[in-house]
Amino acid sequence: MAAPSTANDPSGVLQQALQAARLLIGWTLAAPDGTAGIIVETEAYTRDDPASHSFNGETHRNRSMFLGAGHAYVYRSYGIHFCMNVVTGSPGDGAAVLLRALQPVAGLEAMARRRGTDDPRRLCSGPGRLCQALGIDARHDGVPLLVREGLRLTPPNRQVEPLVAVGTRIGITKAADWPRRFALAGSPYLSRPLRNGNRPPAPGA
DNA sequence: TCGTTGATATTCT
DNA sequence: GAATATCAACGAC
Repeated sequence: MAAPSTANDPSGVLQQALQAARLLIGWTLAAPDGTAGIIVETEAYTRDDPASHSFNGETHRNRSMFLGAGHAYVYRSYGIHFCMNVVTGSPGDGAAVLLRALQPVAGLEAMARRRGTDDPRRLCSGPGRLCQALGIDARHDGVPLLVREGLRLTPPNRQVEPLVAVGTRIGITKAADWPRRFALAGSPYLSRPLRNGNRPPAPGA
């Protein structure tokens, strides 16, 4: 099944989510304990997407995904890990951007303690890993992110636009080939190399 | 460097 | 019961 065209998106919910997923590359996510990282990898999920938690409508688990832009949607994955989304769109849209990887920039000692490794490339390179590194869990489900307290999302000071590449998604079985994954081209902090997208320049080239 | 597997909570069938 | 937006440990090569 091919990804739906923008003609099927009259309200623009999908385009908002895709644009948010792209724009969030370069933003900083900071936790109150001083840990912080730059977002280098995201995935967009909307209600038209069989792989999205919002595909079958609002439930107790995914209610935060319907709160509207700027809220966090945090859920437990495989019974063990937590994964964090940034909700996009208007209340009721059920659209969000999954944060898949960060480049750690502050509080690396605390991250290493929580993660049990010193390797900076293993601290936040994965949706479960970044939540563990920043201490994100169910308490953060539904909180607003664009405020001064708690989890904070802050925009970059952009000198130049980052080179953002698009690829197919990871860790899902339904609609896995839809090009809704965004990543900072060439970043060593991705959860996995980009596939099927505009390939970033070869390292050293 | 690969592929496989166990751990474990919540949701949906 | 089965599936899941995951990760780490382990064994075969």
